Amino acid sequence: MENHVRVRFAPSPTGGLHLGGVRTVLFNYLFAKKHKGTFVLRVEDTDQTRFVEGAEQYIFDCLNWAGLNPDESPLNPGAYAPYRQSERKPMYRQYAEQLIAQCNAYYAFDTPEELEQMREQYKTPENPSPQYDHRTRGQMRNSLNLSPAEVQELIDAGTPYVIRIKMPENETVQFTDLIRGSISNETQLVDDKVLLKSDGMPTYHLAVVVDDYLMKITHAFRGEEWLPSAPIHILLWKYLGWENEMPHWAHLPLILKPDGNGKLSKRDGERLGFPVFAMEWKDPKTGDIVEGFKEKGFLPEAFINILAMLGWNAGTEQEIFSLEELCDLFSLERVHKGGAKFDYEKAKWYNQQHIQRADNARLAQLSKPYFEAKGVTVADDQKLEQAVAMVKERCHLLSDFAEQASFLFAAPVTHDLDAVKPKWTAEKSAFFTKWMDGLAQLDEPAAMEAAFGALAAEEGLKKGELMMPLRIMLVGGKFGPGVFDIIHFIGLEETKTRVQHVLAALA
RNA sequence: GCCGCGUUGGUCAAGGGGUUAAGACGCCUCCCUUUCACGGAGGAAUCACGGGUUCGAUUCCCGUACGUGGUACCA
Repeated sequence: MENHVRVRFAPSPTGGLHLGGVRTVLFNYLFAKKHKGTFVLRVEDTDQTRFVEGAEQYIFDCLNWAGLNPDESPLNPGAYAPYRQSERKPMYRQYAEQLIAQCNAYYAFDTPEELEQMREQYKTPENPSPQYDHRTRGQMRNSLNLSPAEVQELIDAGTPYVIRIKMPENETVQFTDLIRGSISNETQLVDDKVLLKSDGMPTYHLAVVVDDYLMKITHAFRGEEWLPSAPIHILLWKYLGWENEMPHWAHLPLILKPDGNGKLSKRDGERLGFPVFAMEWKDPKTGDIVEGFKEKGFLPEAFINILAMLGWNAGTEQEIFSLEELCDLFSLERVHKGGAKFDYEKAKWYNQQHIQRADNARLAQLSKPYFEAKGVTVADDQKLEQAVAMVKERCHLLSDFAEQASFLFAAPVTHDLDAVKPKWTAEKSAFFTKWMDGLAQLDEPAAMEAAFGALAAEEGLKKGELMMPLRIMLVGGKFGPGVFDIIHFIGLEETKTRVQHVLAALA
């Protein structure tokens, strides 16, 4: 039956690309790869009032970063070009007209004011939002109530109009959702949605059906928020005579706020301190910049892993997956029905796991900007790679490398002297001076540590009481790899400089 | 309000008529480590509620509650 799987992601280029959006891309991508199919990116830019400069390129950038590049897109057109709905504008009207000819749609000349008036007029406590439907369309200015001559006259006069679907009064629209099973809706409860806007552009409802048909889409994945309008689309497929070619539908669960309730939004990220967009988004109008997962220090493979586990699981105990593994294992049967609350702590854990698996040279390159942002210059890539290896297990984000390893390249600016002062003595001070004087060559960490311990014993001091002071002198705080590994890394000269500096401060 | 969809620990979740109801994140305790982290060993914590069906329901059915989405010339 399914000759060749074709799926599509159809974003509206209006701003930052949300977690949920990328998750939809991911599931499309995985499904396509699993079935050796084609993943199409179609830009749904039919709302000209919401055009945002740069938003389309931004989507490509995000997908590229995530490694989810489409097989066909506006940048890489296949056999079904164009891939931007704004460029497909001339294609939609004929279908809307066909629907009118079949009495499945009609012209409506109502102005926004008249629509508003209708809603006010029919508004009751029981029905707070009256619809343009079988109950009200008889009172409106449309081709159902006007004579053909009047309609023609209005059109000839250039009166703005839309084309609306005429929802039947007593039908049950039933379809099978790949994730949820049988779904049914009563048509009397669905309103006469606009199909073609007065500017000649289709609405989503018409465009999605026409384009999915023309682009031979076999499986249509979208967020759960589309479920209520599914009957419109099903009916359109039927009315247009394409029922046998209708794609299989799958409505994906929503990604919800970690606290409270509702869909995860950009605001929640700002409020709770975590990113929501894949990559940094700069609003060209307001100039506002919203940090993305990439800038926050996430590895793309971790981001993918996080998204995959939000609503899907392999049914095994495996938690960490590569994109390749996901392509192989993904199946719609294992996609959840219920929405999932986003857990940033777990997201960071995934990233930490992927950092441990990542190549050190790559981590060095990716974390370099964070050192630079802290004003720490790292000239030697080899050294940085070594540093990365030393601290990687304590890093959850790429930015953590700068926190955890800057002292390997620049002496600490502040020192946690409170950890040393209370127990500081002149004897300890003397010990460190003597120790430095004896430091002649850079030995292996273990050898240096043994020498350190031996000297301490000679001086009648406990090694354990001297380790923390030494660490504070070199690192500035109570963290980091083994002290002698650090000395081995920064060298004798730098070690002495740092020790002397703190010795002076303690004197 | 109406309609759709959903509901297993705090979170992600496995399981789907009989189980001690997996595992992971987070939290707590201990071990390792004279730091932090990693790692290891433990621990607290769950089937929304009410009716059925059944010898037996977390699992099937029906209600209720709650959540969520929709109810635009936005997608």
